Amino acid sequence: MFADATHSKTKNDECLDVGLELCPVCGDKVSGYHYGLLTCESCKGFFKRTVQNNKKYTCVEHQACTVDKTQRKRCPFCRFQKCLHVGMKLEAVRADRMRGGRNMFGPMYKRDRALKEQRKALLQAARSSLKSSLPPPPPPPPPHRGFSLSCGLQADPLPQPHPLLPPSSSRLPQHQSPSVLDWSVKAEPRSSFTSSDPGGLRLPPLMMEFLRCDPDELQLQSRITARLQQEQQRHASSSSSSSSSCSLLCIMADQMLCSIVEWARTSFFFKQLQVSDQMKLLHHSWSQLLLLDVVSRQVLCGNESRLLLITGQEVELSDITCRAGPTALSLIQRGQQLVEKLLKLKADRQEFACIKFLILFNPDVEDVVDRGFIESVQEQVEGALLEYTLSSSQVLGRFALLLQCVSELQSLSSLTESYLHSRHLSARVCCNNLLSEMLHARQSWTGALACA
DNA sequence: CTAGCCTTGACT
DNA sequence: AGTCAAGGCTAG
Repeated sequence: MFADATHSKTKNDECLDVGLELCPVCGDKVSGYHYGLLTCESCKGFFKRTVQNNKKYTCVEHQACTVDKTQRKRCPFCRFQKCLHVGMKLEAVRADRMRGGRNMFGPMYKRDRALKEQRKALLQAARSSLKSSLPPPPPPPPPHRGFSLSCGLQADPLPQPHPLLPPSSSRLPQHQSPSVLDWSVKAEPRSSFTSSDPGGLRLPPLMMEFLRCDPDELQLQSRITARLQQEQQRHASSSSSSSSSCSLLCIMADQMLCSIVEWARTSFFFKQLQVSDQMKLLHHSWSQLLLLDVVSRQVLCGNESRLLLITGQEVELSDITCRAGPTALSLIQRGQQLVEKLLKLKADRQEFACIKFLILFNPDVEDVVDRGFIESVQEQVEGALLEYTLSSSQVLGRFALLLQCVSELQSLSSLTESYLHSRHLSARVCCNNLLSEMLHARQSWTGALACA
């Protein structure tokens, strides 16, 4: 089966192996195996200099600086830490500085290549099983022409923050370890394979990176709660009637969207994209990410009969369904089915963190400049998710089932988006915010151009 | 210091 | 002879 793959390696294959891979330290293009694994040329050189010259660095922050292509020069301490963390080998740097030849890692590189080939085949298998199990492909989202995501996607630092983005949000401490990112709404987390887990389940480095990008749930909760209270007060003082629960929900969704944009904007890999590509990706995925946020909260901390909101409040599902129209009702039911499916799979926070990136880095989005990069990020994410699901459950089927859930989420979000759009047009609720901007996308092309 | 390009040499 | 991961060199 794989017999000829090892010998007759075409140039094309090599591009797939090396050219498209991304450095696990900084995300730059990989140039080959260096000191134990595939890395870019610059991290290879950095690692060599550091070890050869026995350099000692110190971090002026909290030893958790972001290390990516644009910021790798900023903190050599954290860069070196990351080199070690992802598995670069000190022993591969030669004490005698002998040039050329081979070292003891040769066989390891060979095994790694074989493993990657195998993984690629597994991915293909999972993809094709997904295709055959889901006959109708998810309908494409309504045609967008652009929107003024400029509120969140301008270059760092934000010159003019979105009026709804609290000023502190861009200055959250970057050094939060996954352990502080607990979903502390409910007492018992379903599962957590943190790196400190003595059980020994290894978390792929990329997954650690994704978890680090996850926003702090508690901070978000208090921020959005405050915003909602503010709105309620505003209504109480300006008119006799209190604000409707619908408009509060819209504000909540709008705030969640802002946090999604903020999450993306500060995330590993995404930062490397041009603003125009960032906008296209977010434009294509916002409703999926929003839905995933609701669904994952429900799966991780929720209660069967109640919908858990970002504010920590719980709403009886029956209260919602009895007021919903037929379309909304079927959407809610499909959402519930998806939650149940994910509960059965015992999807965890690590997997949701991966899935968010999987959704965001969609290489099928039209007219992106950096499609190659987006493709390779998606491949890396799929690889990390596959590795994780294999190590935690030993069943390949679980990975395919997770992908199936993602696919269901995509089609459900597309339907929800259309539904909200029609509601939005007819009722003209919730104006002047990011949510309505997204829904009105086709009309606000001019705003999008402002950030070019 | 950084990072892209160059040279080397054991292994196939 | 070709491959490719070591170390080396050097502009910026």
